[in-house]
Amino acid sequence: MTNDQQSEHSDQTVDELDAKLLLLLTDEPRLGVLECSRRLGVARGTVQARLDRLTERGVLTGFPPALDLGAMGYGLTAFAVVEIAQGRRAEVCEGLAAISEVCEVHATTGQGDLFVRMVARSNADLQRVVDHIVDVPHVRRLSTSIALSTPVPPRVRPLLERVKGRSPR
Amino acid sequence: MTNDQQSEHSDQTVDELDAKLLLLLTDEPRLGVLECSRRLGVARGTVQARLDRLTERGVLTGFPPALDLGAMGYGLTAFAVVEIAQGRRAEVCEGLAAISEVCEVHATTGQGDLFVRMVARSNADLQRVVDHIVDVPHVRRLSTSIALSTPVPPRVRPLLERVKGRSPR
DNA sequence: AGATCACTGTACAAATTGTCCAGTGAAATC
DNA sequence: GATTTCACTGGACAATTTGTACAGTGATCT
Repeated sequence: MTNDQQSEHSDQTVDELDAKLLLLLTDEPRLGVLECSRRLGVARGTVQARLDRLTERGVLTGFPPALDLGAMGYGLTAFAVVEIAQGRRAEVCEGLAAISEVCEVHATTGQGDLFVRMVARSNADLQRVVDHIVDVPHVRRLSTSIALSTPVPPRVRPLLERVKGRSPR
Repeated sequence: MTNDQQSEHSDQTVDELDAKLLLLLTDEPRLGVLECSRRLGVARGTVQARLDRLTERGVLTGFPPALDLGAMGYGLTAFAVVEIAQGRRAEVCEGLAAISEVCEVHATTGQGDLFVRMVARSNADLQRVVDHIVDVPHVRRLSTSIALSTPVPPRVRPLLERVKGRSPR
């Protein structure tokens, strides 16, 4: 037995072995290529090739350090829906990007609005951050809500697991 | 010169060297300890100790692989504000967590609501996912908006950079 | 039938890791 | 002021891993 990549020749960019590899690295990201090959029961070169290809395809973009902002003192996470003046998205985004506490901005459907994720050290600090955002030119209205808890932290696992064993749904 | 950690003895959990190290790893996550020490101009043991301590403190939680869901076929990202029946948060969250496409859930202030981030392969697929969410027991109302673009992708850099060089604001 | 592709298994030099240790300032403690 | 503690330096060593290359083998595509 040599080649056993019986992927469903679908246009999927990630086959079963890829998924297994990514799951493995999700659980233990510091594993080396050699160790991965052992755990997966494939040759080292295969793991290496897979990783290279995943990277080429743009699926795997890297292994950035995961930081717990809470442990860094930023215990508060908040979301904001920002209404802006028409046609000013680029400028507003630039303004938002200049605020350190702004960790993520999306342009969304709805009212040509922006959706912002931000962090702060305390309620008072959040106030300050919010004021900052409001101060960005062309920001019309800001609706903020604080994250009280995070029942489902950012995850990709289920998507990968579905590929691994062709699970349901 | 031996010890030069002139951090501002603030209650900060991350000093300048930590920040530099984390920034370095943010840019080139696959760097080894040795290479980091060279780039930072410190001894290898120092880098090792810093990483260990950052991990102990819970600041550095790991190096998970970063996947581009778009490249995996999930080209759509959407956000949803979910209104639920009072006192049913746990159950609803469980239901949401069971849906693979649900990548993140936060409980937020506002109306005891949930905030959901999800992905889908297409508009039709999104429809399916939304239907799924609506089908979760005790979900009362769902307000969905699609992410059209992401002007500021998830980032932590600015927060680290502020520590590195005591920048403004 | 022939070409291509992915994977296996092996090999070897170079680099990195995991550890340990002695020495040195700086800062905190007595 | 003396002492202890702490973080960092710099060096050393064995064990492991990486980068790379290459021949062999099925399966799939043309």
